[in-house]
Amino acid sequence: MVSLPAHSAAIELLRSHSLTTLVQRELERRILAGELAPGDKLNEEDIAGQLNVSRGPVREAFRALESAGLVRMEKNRGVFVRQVSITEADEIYEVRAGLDELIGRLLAERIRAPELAELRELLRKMQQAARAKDVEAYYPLNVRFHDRLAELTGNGTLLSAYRRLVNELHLYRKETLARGADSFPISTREHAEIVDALARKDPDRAGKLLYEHAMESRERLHAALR
Amino acid sequence: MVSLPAHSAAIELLRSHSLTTLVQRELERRILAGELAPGDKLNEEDIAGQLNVSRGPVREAFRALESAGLVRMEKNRGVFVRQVSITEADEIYEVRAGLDELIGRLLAERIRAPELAELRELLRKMQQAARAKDVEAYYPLNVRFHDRLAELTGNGTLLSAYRRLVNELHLYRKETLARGADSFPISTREHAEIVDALARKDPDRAGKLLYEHAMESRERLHAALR
DNA sequence: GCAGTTCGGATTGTTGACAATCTACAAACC
DNA sequence: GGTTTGTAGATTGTCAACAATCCGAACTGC
Repeated sequence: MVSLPAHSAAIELLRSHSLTTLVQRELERRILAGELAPGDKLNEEDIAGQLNVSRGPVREAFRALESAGLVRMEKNRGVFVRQVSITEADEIYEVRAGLDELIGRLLAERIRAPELAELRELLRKMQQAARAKDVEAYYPLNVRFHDRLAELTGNGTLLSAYRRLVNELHLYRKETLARGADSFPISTREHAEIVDALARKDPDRAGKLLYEHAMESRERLHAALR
Repeated sequence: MVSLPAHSAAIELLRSHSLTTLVQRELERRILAGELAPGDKLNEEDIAGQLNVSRGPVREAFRALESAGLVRMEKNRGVFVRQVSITEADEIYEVRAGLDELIGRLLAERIRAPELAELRELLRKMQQAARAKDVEAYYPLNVRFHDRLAELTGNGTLLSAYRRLVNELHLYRKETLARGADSFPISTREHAEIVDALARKDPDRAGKLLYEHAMESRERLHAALR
């Protein structure tokens, strides 16, 4: 017999989430965690078997993931983890830079002391990881720093647009890493300047810094590929 | 017997598009054309019957449309055309303004004479409709003008991000129109200034004008609601 | 009257089966 | 030898039936 708390938790889970949603989340997690690499084929029956559901919910999850830009569907051929070409990555970086600039401008007007303190704490951890040359620790902190900036604008539309682009760039990085081009650039100085501009409530400066920060990320990744 | 050209066209259609895709397009069309109003419930069986397909493809199309932000799904309750609140519309306008600014900056650097001529031609038609106070003719021209700007950047990622926001704002407008708040603002002067800035290859000016243009659209719509 | 309950129809969630299509490999042909 | 044709297996596309859930109307008791 299953214990009651676990039981009611499971019931609550199924009350609000359909199987499709759960499949979608799991696939999203696998893709972003790198368990599924760009270009990998997703077999409907395999996945259905692994997750103990039928093919219906899996197919629905595929459609949602396609609209989210994480997979590509070819009729009668199958579903593949999306591959982001260098050309597409260029496009995405360009848009991301624009959104980051907007994030900086909005945030400089809206940010309050507690949030600033939180960013400074993140910054401190990043500098610590940078000094230790610990790229494995630095990368997620960097992602979190920028995601938090987007979140703190309080604009949910902006946040989801931003996250979608970041996810796509994540796919690109996964692919280039797999092809040997490593080197994740560490730029704590730029981050510190960004936080300073936010603290001074200087929208134009914060926006400009974030725009350039994104464009420099692009250049660094390009350079690493040559 | 069916004639050959029609036949091969039909084959080509079925080769690349699944029923799900066709259902998705049709629903998208109905929503954006206003045949389905925000808040309307979409009944799986009804739609399946109308389009002569089973519920499977309809459900898949729903998932895709949900990720695209056009419908909202509630488990065991149904699917509804998305309603965009004034708060959300505010958020969307803010992001759209940022993207429009980016579009202006990129386009000022990249645009060539033929495209400029095309924009001026569009501008001419808009002025014509404005003089005739023909809002029904003006609105689609205005949409087309801005869409074309996004398209001419050559950045597909930017274009689809932009279009998604415009679609969502379209839902908002549909809803406010239905509630009586009409008045679509006509601003040919601003459009002319934008094209001029593009012609002078002045990225900052074009970006600034487009940003302000979007933010003013927001203000006008707000004013119309009071 | 009216709040709460119960029941039946309608709708959604999920499944398994069938049809259509693709891929790979082998045989036949030039 | 290389190209084409043809088959077999695997995979995807579609469908119809079953199970679970929700909604509203009738009913009950106060």
